[in-house]
Amino acid sequence: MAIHPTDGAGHTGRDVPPATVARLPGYLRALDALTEDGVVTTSSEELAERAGVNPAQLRKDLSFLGSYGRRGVGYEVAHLSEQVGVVLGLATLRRVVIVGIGNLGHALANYSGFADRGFAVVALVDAAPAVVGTTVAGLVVEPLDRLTAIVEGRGVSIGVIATPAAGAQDVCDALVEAGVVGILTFAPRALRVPDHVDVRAVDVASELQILAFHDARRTATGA
Amino acid sequence: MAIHPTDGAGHTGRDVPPATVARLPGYLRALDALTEDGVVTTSSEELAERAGVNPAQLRKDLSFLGSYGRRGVGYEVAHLSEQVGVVLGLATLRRVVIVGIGNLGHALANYSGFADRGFAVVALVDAAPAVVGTTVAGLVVEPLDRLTAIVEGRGVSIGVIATPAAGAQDVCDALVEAGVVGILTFAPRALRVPDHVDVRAVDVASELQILAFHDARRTATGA
DNA sequence: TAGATTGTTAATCGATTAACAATC
DNA sequence: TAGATTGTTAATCGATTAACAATC
Repeated sequence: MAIHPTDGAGHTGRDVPPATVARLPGYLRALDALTEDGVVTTSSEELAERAGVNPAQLRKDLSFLGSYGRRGVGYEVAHLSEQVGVVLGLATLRRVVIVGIGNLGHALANYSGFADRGFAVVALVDAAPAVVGTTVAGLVVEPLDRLTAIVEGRGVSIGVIATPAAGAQDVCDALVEAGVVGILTFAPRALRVPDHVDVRAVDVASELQILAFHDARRTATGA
Repeated sequence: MAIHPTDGAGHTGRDVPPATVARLPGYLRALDALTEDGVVTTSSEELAERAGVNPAQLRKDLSFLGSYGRRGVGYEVAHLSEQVGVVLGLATLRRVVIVGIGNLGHALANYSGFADRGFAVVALVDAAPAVVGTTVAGLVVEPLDRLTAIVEGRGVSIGVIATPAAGAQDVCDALVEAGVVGILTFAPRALRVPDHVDVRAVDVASELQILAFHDARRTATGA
């Protein structure tokens, strides 16, 4: 039996290349900025400029989603924005749990960027008894041993790991076991997950080291 | 006149592919973890497993840096770690300014991952009068109009932008103008910089949207 | 010498870019 | 019709992976 993806107006969803998917949020931001500026219709040149990419790449990326422009005219900002949102699945509310309520966990819990984009932080979890029971961003921090019950009971599909490296793999395993399908980790270490789970890793120290590399080259070559 | 890079034991530095550079910090972390576990010699298989990459890829990456293994034996952890550190230019202390001391800026200022890797946060800067003058992580927050003087006067080479999207490009321009060569931004928008400046962008909302995409596919295809 | 594992080559794969025919 | 701009094709480029000769 062949699988029939839920196929709307565009030929949405089927094999969009990873590199394209990674750029879609940037296009969405650029479209939002255009909307705020009152721009109704845009071109691949203008939109690409705003998103910081090549116009050819933008058109190619959008072509994977469907045909949402008009030749000789351009793209209608509101319509394209909606379509990109559909592809990213932003119509559905996704419930998020944040594990590790240190400095970073605090900042994340208070970050408005979640709610703005259809993500609801439904629980905060920490291992330290001193932190459990405190209120952060309007939520009471819960103990680590409740993690499984929280994920299963509240329909959490995405877990954010903001713990030290040492505990991260255990937290990850617990999240996966409980049924989370996406993980965003800030812990500085590689995480092992089954194929069906998606991991995105943000590592500030690594980013700085990459910058340091280029700085060092510059110095060494005397630029 | 041909340019001669400062060339040490290995043929370090010249044209290391960007994709390889981006993985080096992960190798360094994996090597540190091995050191902590008391492992003296490792193989491409073991190290790759720890770093979450393919062994062939690891060997290829390392081959761009030089020849730091022994056939039939493997890699000496301490030596390889040192060499990767050299390539990343971690021997040199790099001075960092953080602009935007909100929740995230706070967390970054208190993040120990900077100092651990040879980065010194030498100044915190914010636009809001209410924040200026307060002490965060042992540093007094300074006003935005001092940014240029700070960068020039204290030898800052890397700027971290943790402001809202609206102010980010202006801050970026000021940093570049003052002589910063690397920028790490957390602001959700594309930044325009001259070619000689390196930008790394971390965007939590984008990461979540990418996770949402995969979650949506999974749901749509009935997995 | 036999066994192990690197460093490198060659093959594959995916991503980017330029060019242009289709079409508004 | 003339001008503009998309969507797509084809060419280029870079990254990944497998395989293996070199060598410890």
